Amino acid sequence: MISIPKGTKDMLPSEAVKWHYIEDTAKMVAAIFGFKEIRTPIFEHTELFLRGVGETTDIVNKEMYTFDDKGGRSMTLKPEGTAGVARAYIENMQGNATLPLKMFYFTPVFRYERPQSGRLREHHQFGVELYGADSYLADAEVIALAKNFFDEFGLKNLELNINSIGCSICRQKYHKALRDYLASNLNKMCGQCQTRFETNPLRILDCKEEKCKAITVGAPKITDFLCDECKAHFDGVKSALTAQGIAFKVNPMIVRGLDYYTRTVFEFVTTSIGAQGTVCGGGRYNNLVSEVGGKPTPAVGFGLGLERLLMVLENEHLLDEIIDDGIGFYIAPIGDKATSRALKLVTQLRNEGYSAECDLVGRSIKAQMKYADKISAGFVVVIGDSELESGQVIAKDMKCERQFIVPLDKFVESIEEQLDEYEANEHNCDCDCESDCENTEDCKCGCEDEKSCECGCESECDCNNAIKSCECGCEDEKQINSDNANKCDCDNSKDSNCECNKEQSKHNKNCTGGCNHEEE
RNA sequence: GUGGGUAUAGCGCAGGUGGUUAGCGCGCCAGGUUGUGGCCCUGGAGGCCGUGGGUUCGAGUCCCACUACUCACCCCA
Repeated sequence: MISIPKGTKDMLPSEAVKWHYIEDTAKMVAAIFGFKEIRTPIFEHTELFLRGVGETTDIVNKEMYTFDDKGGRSMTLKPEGTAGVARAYIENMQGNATLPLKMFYFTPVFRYERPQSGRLREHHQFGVELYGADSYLADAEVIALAKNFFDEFGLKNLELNINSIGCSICRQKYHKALRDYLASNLNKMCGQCQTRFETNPLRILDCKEEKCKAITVGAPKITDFLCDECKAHFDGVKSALTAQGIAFKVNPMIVRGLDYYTRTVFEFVTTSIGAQGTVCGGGRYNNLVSEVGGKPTPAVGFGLGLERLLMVLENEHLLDEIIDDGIGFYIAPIGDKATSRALKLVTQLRNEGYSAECDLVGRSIKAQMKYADKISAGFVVVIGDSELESGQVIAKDMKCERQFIVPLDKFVESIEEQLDEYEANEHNCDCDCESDCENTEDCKCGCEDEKSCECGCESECDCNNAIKSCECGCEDEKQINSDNANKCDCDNSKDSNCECNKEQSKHNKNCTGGCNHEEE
């Protein structure tokens, strides 16, 4: 058997709803902030990442999926999303786009690393880029977008860390101070940090080795070396976040591993998925566009790991309610003649925009019912000889006991009509109707219950009796009493047109269809 | 690249000190009269016990190697 490549994951149909939910939420939030989608190729010229991400970074050094194409050009699968957008901006939009330009993307990202929990060789990111705004307001805008997105899910245990790593001028000053501080202890640090001392001393702060951590504890902080402009910018970011009610922590230790960052860097970190807790990372990169060949253009953005987000959401049980809708109609034919009639009905339903399916494997009626249940069919329609003869079928609601008698030749119109009517008359039931009025008047139905109605229906109380209209066809709602919820006192009760077949049904679940039967 | 853990049915797991036809739960399929789901009952399919060596009369079980997966470091989303 050929197995899936290391560090990759299949997205299975059973999980598709969750992905769609996350993506739809992201698109919605992006739209609210005025960001438009951009899609760029999954691979780029290797050169783009060498110059954009930086040749000294781990990502470029040892994690890229680089290959020569058949023309001998060196290509690389995107190791991050920002450089490709910068390239696309320069090639297509620079000079003619209205600034500030707001873009978002979804992209797979490839890095050759040892996989572990929350880290894959292929993962997916939702990313945001804001071009042409140098103000701290743009930094705050992008952070607010991420925050807003997380809030949509009700995420807990999430912390925003921010820092400023300054511009090239203040960073030079800082590097010097940092080197001076570390120099005396240089030989006590790990080999990697000794190399970093020369190439990028900032990264030493990020080292996880205990001996290095001990040395860096009292190290000078970059934030104390910011030039006046960078300092003002950072202060601006902080006050803008505060103004928007976004809590943050200044963490002088965060240093992103991509060379393009300038000034603001930030991370959203969660404690609920283990070691790899950074769900979103980003910052400002004013030098990136010019670095890859464009005119100097300020920019801010972030990348947000969707697999990690999914893990967080699942761990925090925030996706439990997200379930697949299932198929609308399942048509169960018995026999060949019925099958071709069923096919016709399925086609009609589909043409009207309803999801519908029909047996494809010649199963017995019982097996078809089981199948319909498994695929969460809304309604099942059995078609056999007697239905063909009478021209009428029964549409059975799989979630409760109600069913509708529907003429086959006008199925769609009739079922729509009956459902509308049902909704209009019976939406006071215990089912999941979405009404929620704030009617605080006392119940007028004559029951003793003084609670006010919680739904938006006409009835005023939420007691068991008055809300529900009599199903016998009489007009009198008040005659129903809670002791005898299935019948009203009127004379019509014997001819009740209740559709739930209470005599023969078992009612082993709560009826959600609006009939008054109590659970048995 | 460096460490630790694990590999038995589609999934989750049992299988003391080696011993005959390798089990359980869930899932899947089919039945429980003639045309109706969920619960329950019965039956069925499905395993070269990760791969390759070794020890032994005999290995799922013991030893070695390899591979895969997994967690952690590094780094990052």
